[in-house]
Amino acid sequence: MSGCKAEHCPCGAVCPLQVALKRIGGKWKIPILCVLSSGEGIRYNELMKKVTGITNTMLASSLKELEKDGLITRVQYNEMPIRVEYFITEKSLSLMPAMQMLAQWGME
Amino acid sequence: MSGCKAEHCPCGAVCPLQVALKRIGGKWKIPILCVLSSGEGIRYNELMKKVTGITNTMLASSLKELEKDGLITRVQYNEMPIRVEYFITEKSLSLMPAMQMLAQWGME
DNA sequence: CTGAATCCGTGCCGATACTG
DNA sequence: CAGTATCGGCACGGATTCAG
Repeated sequence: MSGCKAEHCPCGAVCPLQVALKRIGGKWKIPILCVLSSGEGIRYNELMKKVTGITNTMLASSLKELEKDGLITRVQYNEMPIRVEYFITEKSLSLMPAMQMLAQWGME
Repeated sequence: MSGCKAEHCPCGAVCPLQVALKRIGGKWKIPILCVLSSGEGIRYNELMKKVTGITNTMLASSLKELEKDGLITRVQYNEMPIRVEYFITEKSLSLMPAMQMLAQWGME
């Protein structure tokens, strides 16, 4: 921890803390991961309902970034009408202990 | 975790994860806490140097919020010229394990 | 149903100047 | 030395509309 400066430490390496917080940062990513943390596949409009207050724009862009970072998986079933389900990944699940500790800390 | 929605869960309670991330959110709070995590008192202009890239405005406002949230302590020595030192608190130190885990996760 | 595209307001953050 | 005050840019996020 010591010596950590902004995104880059004086040694020139990227601070892993900042890297982590960038991946799950923003207003909606954690709420989305929380909803998916049950492990079940959840559809787009289900997420719209369960992540209270989120808009189309933010849900779509958040899902895209989360998938790009390997934190969720998108599965498309080519039925008619088209159906898509999102799943949480192992990488996200391995983050949960840290989130639990943070939440614990948030409760004082 | 499950059922967490934005800042408020459907049960009406505030999500402790969001509470935690709000306290240490923003661009500079974690870097500041990292520098202070050694436990030594550090002066204002020392922080300016050690937290690379931070401006007067952001350092002052970040310190004020961190103190308000009980994450740092401000100690003023009424010498001439005036001297101020900032210290990390127990509350911040209790956050470090979670930060360590997050950093670990950030390194994959 | 699952998004993409566009426009736009707000708030974070940076730069600069000033104060006790 | 240790901050405030003020202004402004820009990215994040919100609302609406459109598309496959």
